[in-house]
Amino acid sequence: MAAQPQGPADRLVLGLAWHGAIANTRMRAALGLTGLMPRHVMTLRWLADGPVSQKELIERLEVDPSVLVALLNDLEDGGLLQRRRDPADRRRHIVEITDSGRAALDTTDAALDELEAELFADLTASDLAALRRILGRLRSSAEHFECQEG
Amino acid sequence: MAAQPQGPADRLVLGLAWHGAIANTRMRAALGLTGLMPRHVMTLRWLADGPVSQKELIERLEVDPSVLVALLNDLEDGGLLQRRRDPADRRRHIVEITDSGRAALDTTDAALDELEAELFADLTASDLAALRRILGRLRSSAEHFECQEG
DNA sequence: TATTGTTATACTCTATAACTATA
DNA sequence: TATAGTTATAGAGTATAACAATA
Repeated sequence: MAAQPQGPADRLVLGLAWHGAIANTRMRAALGLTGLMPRHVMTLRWLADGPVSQKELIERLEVDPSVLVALLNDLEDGGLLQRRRDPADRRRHIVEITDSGRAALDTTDAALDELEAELFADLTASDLAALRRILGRLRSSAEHFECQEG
Repeated sequence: MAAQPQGPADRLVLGLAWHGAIANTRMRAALGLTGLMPRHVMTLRWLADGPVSQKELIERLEVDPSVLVALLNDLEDGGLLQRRRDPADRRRHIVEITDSGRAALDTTDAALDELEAELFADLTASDLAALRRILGRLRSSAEHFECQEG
């Protein structure tokens, strides 16, 4: 084999970071018109199931508390979610998606569908299934921290 | 199926960005002792084959010229590469990896081997092969821009 | 005293634009 | 006039730490 190392591709962890960064950039562009960023979308997706506390969102999104506050402020200002005090523990804020928030999620889903169609244009259906399965089996940092704590 | 959407996993492009960001963070930690960042490593990897101009590195790494200058300054200060003028066109800088640079690449390779072993601990050999193949077939932004230009 | 959330601040990374030197 | 590279500056994104309110 002639020397043809280079690029990120032959080093899996570099390739993953590389294409992840591209995916992120492309999402920002695709979501541009909605005024939302990928993390706003992820936040709304976590809320789609039902109300959760900010503490819980911090763990799920793995962001700094101050970052979450900024994200929620954006979304609440846009009317996409509501914060209310938890009567059982008034320190807690319970965060709940609104109808506008669900509508926004529909819009972003459509935009992401288009983006995925383009980004994954050269992949077969079984490639997509494999990628989904493999990503699901990657160690996330949350899991890693659990190991350290346990 | 009960509602269990949430997280990044069920939206492929979000999952890719998510795990890519984790890979990047973990690489920074793994490379911490070497003082290099993932992009330094990628730069050295592109140089491993032979000397290239800065212009060429800008295209391969898809970074802003000013970003590349900073990267190369770091690496040159550490003695990991050398810049010299191209006699044929004195505007050009030819960038060449040094022996120290190759040694640093060996060190980082070992660190990344360890990281990959941990990050991909739950993947089989065929999973790894599939991931490598799939990443190679993803549309990169460079390819995308070529389409727009052509 | 510990926890939830917020604010203020500083730091890093990146992007923009102006500049030098060659062609 | 255009190109390769550099520098300086401003902006966004993130992390740190101090703060207020509950428990």
